[in-house]
Amino acid sequence: MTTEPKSPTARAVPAGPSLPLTERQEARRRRILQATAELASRGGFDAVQMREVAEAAGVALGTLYRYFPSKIHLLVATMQDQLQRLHGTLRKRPPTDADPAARVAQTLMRAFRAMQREPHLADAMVRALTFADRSVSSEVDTVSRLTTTIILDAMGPAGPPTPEQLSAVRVIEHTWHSALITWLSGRASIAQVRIDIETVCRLIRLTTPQQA
Amino acid sequence: MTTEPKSPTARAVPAGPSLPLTERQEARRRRILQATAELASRGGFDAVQMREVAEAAGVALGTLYRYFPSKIHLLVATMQDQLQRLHGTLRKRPPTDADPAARVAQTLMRAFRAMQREPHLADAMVRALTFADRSVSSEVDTVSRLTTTIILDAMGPAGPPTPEQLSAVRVIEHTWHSALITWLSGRASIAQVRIDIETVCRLIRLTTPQQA
DNA sequence: ACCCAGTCTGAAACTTGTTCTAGATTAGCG
DNA sequence: CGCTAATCTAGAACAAGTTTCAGACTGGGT
Repeated sequence: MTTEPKSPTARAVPAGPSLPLTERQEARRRRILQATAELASRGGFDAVQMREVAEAAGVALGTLYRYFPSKIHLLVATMQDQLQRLHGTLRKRPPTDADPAARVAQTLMRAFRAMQREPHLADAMVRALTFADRSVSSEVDTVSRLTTTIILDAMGPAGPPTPEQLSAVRVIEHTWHSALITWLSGRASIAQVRIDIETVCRLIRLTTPQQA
Repeated sequence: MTTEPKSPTARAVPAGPSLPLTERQEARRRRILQATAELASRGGFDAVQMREVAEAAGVALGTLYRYFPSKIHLLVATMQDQLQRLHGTLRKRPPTDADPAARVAQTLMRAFRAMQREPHLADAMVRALTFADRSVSSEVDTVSRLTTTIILDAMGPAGPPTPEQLSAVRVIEHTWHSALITWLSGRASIAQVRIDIETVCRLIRLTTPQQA
């Protein structure tokens, strides 16, 4: 049920660059994402109400659902959007430390600071990401791949990462998401999140014994 | 808003052992948790519908809400219940390996196999756990402490764990939760979850250099 | 046995995510 | 330009979590 398109006749507007959206459609999509980010910044997950998003974006409710088939899809797409932005910023000023593990920790802490600037937005995006079920798995996967790319970029210019390194990166991602959640739900302090990130980043050192 | 009790006059039935529930109340609570587990086992998070839980438990909807102020509270309490059960089982047959890291990995894999037996139930509980907001933080914290205890138990009879070890345990918990989610949402295989668990458990070796 | 406060019940109401429908608008095409 | 299919809009309708309320019930103290 959840993995199939709901109707064989009505095709949804795809999120990827598959179908060439018209200019108006591209603009609509962008308005929707912007309205979502604004509402989320104000009041977090609960403040993103589909009717309000539609109204703020100047779009009918049905249209909103055509572009994003659920609130979760919408917020995951928002996260994708924001991550892309972050990735751009990071590219311009990459971390400086000599140690790959430290560079990754530095990068994640930079992302964490970005989240601290908009905690409500972070709340909405992260909650959606972890609450997503199979029907959103491809979109969540895209976000995950983006995150992986960011971490690998921070690790350094090394060629193809070893399977061991990929495992370490996955674990780092797990920790990153989960630590973020404990912070957002008020069960961990900012300091604790930093410690957790630094702790898990030690795993990288375990996988790069050929240190120069 | 979310952190305050809604009314100063009406006190809710507490989850902890604070107020001595009458026998009938204890029985009600148990019926509710059992009905929840059964519905969850059948169809996961979505199949746990408050009206159905109430009916299956032979309790009015309002009563259900008096015992558990939200669906999330209900499912987190269910997780607490199940974890307690697991803890009991683990106590009886502790892991055998000589290496603490391996013992922890073994323990988590045992818990993971339990989840594989009831994937829908696991889905409902884990989704609730990660979706929970501040209004549930104390209950989520209880679950977290229980999990920590289980991991520390597996690490061995060592006395007070060092702060470093506690960090490692927190990171292991993060990985455990997040890996579970990726498995439940179909984005990671069972094998991958095992690898992630084994990878993160190496952190324990980093914190116990005084190996005998 | 009687009474009070707190609890439970049944049912309706409200909120917000989601679906559906009928008609207006738009885009692409001959 | 005029046609056709796809898209968009406004609004109703539906589903499930949550709240509320009036009345019945229970337990403990007198």
